[in-house]
Amino acid sequence: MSSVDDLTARARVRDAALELFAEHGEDAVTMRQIAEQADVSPALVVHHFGSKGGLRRAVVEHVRDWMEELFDLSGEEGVAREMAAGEWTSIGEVLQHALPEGSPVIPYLRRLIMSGDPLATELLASWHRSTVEIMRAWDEAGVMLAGPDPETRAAMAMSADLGTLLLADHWQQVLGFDPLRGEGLARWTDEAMRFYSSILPTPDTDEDEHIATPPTKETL
Amino acid sequence: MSSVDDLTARARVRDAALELFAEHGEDAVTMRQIAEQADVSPALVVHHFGSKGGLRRAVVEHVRDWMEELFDLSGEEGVAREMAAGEWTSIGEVLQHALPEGSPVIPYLRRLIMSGDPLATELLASWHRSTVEIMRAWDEAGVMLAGPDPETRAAMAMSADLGTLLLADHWQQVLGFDPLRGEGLARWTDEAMRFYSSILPTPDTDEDEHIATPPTKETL
DNA sequence: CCACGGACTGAACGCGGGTTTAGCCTGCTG
DNA sequence: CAGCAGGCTAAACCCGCGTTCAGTCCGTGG
Repeated sequence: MSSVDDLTARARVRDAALELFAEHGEDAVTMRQIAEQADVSPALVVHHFGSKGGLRRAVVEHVRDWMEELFDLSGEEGVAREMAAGEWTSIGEVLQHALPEGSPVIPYLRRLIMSGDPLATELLASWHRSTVEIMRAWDEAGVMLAGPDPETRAAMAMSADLGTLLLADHWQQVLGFDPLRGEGLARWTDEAMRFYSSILPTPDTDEDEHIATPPTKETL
Repeated sequence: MSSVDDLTARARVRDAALELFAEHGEDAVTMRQIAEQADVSPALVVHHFGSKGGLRRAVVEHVRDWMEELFDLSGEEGVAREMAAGEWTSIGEVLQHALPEGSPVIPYLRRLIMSGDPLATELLASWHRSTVEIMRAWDEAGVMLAGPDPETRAAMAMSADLGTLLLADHWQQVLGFDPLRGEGLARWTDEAMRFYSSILPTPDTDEDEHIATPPTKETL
């Protein structure tokens, strides 16, 4: 999350762990590597976090807190409000804009989601609730159809959206462009407009005409 | 892949590794556990495969061979042909039908896809080629629109499809049903029909009416 | 019959891992 | 000032891992 020092050693260790976990996976990273990257002794790591498991827990909780703040529905501001207002349309896009270039958070989330950690399920459940809520709001606003089974529709939209996030590195290599950034993102979004136009209230089968104004695509 | 013994010890070890890798991840599984599950000594494992890395390689190659056979486009039969003919519509569905109940292959593929192994990219690339090909065939048959950017459309369909596969366990817990099996699969497919109806030649915005006859949904 | 090679094993080796221990230094408190 | 607390370290510990070693057993070929 932060760059160099001028941080408490504890935070430095946590950030180093986040970064290394994101890149190599939790199992592959040693306490000694984390300590070295944080420029402290291995013993200090366990002094602060008790054990490697404790450090892992501290990292997930840190990320979870960050995301809760980001997606807080209750607040006046926050991404969820902005999404409900139609400024963002996908989780990937939101994260991309909320994070600095090269942040380890997205790779970390990829691993977390696939790790089987119950916290990941919790996170998904929370996102799903928000998505359903936003979808209903959009439906009432006449901007998108929630359909007869909004829970499943929300999950399906999230699957497509997170699927892109999870497979982005592969597509980068297979297609030759990154669906999450710049040109590639634009191309991907264009296709999504066409692909998912059936859930818009006024479906448009003309493949070449784009709807310019309203928020569309998946959902959360 | 196979059940108990009456198999060569080498194959038994390979299958044990596949199973344990699928469930716990390659890093978390020890040579001793694999040996125990295969009912051989740890030394025999390295005797046959050289090292743990060699065993890992043997397992991916085994799975890759199996998939190549399954998705072979050149043959007269094979899943790809059946899909082109419209019998199957998603990778998940195909795997589900090709594998016995409780097979470790799907969890293994999940891990493989997220592992960063170049072989996974290769696999994705190959699936993507098949998907584009099938989409073009469907387009000509008037059964589905390939759109102006078939490569991206194919990748997007696969993202949605594989996203479901990757997140199935989470949805099982969040939604209370498994989108890959039985009732849940039916409900998921129903929603997909509506959701993706825009890529059908005769789009249908009536949310309650279902298209009964033709093959639809994502693609591969 | 012997020789040989390959499947297979029990025991040990060496190392890298997480963790423990004993203690240092600094700053605060009574 | 003494004493204590907590951030912090170097060194060691020890367990479990992948791997090696030395050998046994058995089927086949000469």
